[in-house]
Amino acid sequence: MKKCGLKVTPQRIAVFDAVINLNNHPTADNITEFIKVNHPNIATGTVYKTLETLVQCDIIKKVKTNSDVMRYDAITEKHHHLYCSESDRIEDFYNNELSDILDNYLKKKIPNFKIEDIKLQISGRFTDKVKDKSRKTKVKRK
Amino acid sequence: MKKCGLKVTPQRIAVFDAVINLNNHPTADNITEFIKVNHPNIATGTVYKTLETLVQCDIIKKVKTNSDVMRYDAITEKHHHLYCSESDRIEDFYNNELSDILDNYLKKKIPNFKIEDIKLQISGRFTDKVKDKSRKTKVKRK
DNA sequence: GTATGTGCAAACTTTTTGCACTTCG
DNA sequence: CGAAGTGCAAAAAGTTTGCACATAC
Repeated sequence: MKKCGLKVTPQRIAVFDAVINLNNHPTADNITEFIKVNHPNIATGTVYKTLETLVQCDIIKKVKTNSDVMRYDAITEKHHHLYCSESDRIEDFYNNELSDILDNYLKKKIPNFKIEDIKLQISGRFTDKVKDKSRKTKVKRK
Repeated sequence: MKKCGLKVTPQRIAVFDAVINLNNHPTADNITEFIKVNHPNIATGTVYKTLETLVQCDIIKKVKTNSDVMRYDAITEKHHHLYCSESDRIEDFYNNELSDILDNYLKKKIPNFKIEDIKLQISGRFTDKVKDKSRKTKVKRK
């Protein structure tokens, strides 16, 4: 899997593993905390470098948000995101049929642009109760 | 227009004016630079506070990006964004018909979620030449 | 063995904050 | 006049970097 020219180091495994396990689109900080439990001497800088490396190799994805902290996603299958306007919760939304329709439609509609990816950002409020998994994220600043 | 309980100050006018004039979805830094030309003693903190105020009052919008700098948009009509994967260029894409279809379709499709806004993020490469307006943005770091 | 990756701490960028002072209404 | 807004400079948060040391292959 990491035969995209990358050495397989324990740190890279740990970072990848963390992104998979922290399923609410974790921040670099969430990931670092998670790793430090079992691997206390990993450096913050290493986590950032590794995340960037994995993104470059299409092993994980960056998630766009309205805030200034980056978040990551281990799911590389095509999907969209539901953003909560009242918290930092982000859920996945799968609909391949819709993805394909949009793909075909937009390719015809937009001149001067070669489409590589189409994502729906659906903002709103969750009307269910908890589902609040990895929300120990302390919201500092703002 | 600013009768949403806000005092109309020269600084707020300048910030709003800057967001309108810098049409490539400017960063706070772009905005500050632009204002300082005619209004050299505006404080960075004021620009940030004002931007946040205007966003809160729905006078401008934040634009989600894959980077850690926030960008702003003076256009509050419904529209989508084309993101260049090779530069920080972001163009608007209008298609009200499509917006309405998505709206109706998704409202039926997503349980446990009250939709407030739907946006398409279309990533790819522009195949036209320049169109490089406010790209004096020096890309520091990364 | 060597190219590549890591730890660490310092630096840098972006954004926020506190408080005295100013200004809009 | 008084509440709300601003300037300033310091602080905070997030991210990047340089370099000596360590490790995968």
